[in-house]
Amino acid sequence: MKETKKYSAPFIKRMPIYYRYLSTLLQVGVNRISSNDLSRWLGITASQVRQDFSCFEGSGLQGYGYEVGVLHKEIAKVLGLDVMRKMIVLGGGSLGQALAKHTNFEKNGFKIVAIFDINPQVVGKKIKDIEVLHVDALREFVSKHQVDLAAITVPATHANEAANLAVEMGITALWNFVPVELKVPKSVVIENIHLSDSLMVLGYKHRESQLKDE
Amino acid sequence: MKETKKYSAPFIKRMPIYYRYLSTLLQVGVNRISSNDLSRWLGITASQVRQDFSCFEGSGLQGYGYEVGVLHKEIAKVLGLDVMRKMIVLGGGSLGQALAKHTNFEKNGFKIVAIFDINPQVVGKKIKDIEVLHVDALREFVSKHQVDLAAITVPATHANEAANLAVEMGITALWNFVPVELKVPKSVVIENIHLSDSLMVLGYKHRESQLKDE
DNA sequence: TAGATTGTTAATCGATTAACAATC
DNA sequence: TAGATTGTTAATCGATTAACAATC
Repeated sequence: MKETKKYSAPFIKRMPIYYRYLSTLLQVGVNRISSNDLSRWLGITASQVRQDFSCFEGSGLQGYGYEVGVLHKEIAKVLGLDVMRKMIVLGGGSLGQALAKHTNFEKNGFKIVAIFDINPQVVGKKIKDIEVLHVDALREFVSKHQVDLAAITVPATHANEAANLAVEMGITALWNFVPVELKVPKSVVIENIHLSDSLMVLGYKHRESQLKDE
Repeated sequence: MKETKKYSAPFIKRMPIYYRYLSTLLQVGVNRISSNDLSRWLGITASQVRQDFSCFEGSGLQGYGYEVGVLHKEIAKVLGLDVMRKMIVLGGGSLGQALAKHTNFEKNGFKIVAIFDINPQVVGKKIKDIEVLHVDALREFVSKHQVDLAAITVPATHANEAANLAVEMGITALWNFVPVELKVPKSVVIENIHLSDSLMVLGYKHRESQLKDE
């Protein structure tokens, strides 16, 4: 068992936020940034920023700031964005299709290689040169291509079924869009995108902010 | 200024998780549940569950468990799910359309009332009886209907522009799907759905879990 | 009563923030 | 040098967990 530097979950969640912003800085040709400026743009305290970056040796220079390029590379390394990963989408409904049309993922090394569904209305379609295949073809497809991740966008009633299927195929990372807590072996990692949960939280914040104004 | 019981952010984030599960319990006719069982299903410790529910008086009975119906109602009250809210979607691309097709939101009191875009290809379309209107019609629409929230699904280059527009119209809650930190007055509340961020986190977890197995 | 499970307090844990010395 | 900003330690804050008494 290889020893890994273990990063905390909050730390990891902040990394993409930095990464996105640093990317735009690079595009614009800015290659120096202070913790204070980052704080201003990202809503993360300068202290937190410095704490976070303290593990990236050589990225900062006292009295000067951080090297945008170095930070960008270091974060990519932490998140493993240098590797190309293959992802399938289980569920070819509107959400699954929207994911397939999204162009941003590939930039970060996540390539959607196929969509699976059972509905004859969508099976056979092509979404941006990504084929929608029948679930029956899943086993063969996964064993042929080396698939790392599966996004789950099926109806709630079939969510865990879909997850089980993916896990059987040896996929150990699930991107779950279904408002359900998936039951899977604990060796499988999950990231949930619970849209309605997020909306409820927004609704709460909204009401709370209105109460304050009274 | 009205005094509001202030709930912590982590507390509020857990509420939808409970709520979803309690809903399904009610559907199946289960009306009693223990903190232990909830813990098992939701991956929240029993201790945490009890801590969370301790503010819902009358929901629990020692030696017996919690009344599912009471909990369900109390959480709905905390989150304000009894109110009907109107939401518009700025950006009629695949993601915006997918949101419009999603039927789950309305159950929780969030009704999508219109989609706005500038692309003549989509303006005039109807997504599940929700019209796609031209942004030029936004001002009139918002002043006529009482809109509470705006989902932002426009291209990244126009994200803050769209947000500003919404804010000008008096909308104070934004559901942001664009991978950008929106700059808005601090009276405006935001919930971000950063898909690519989430995917990067999943990618990290995935790799980390694989390293462990070596 | 015995068994179960809540309600609640206290202990722990960890993340964030503050502060300032180091140093470019 | 003077000014700026990092690097890092220590203090704070708050959330989670443990434990157990209360009570159904």
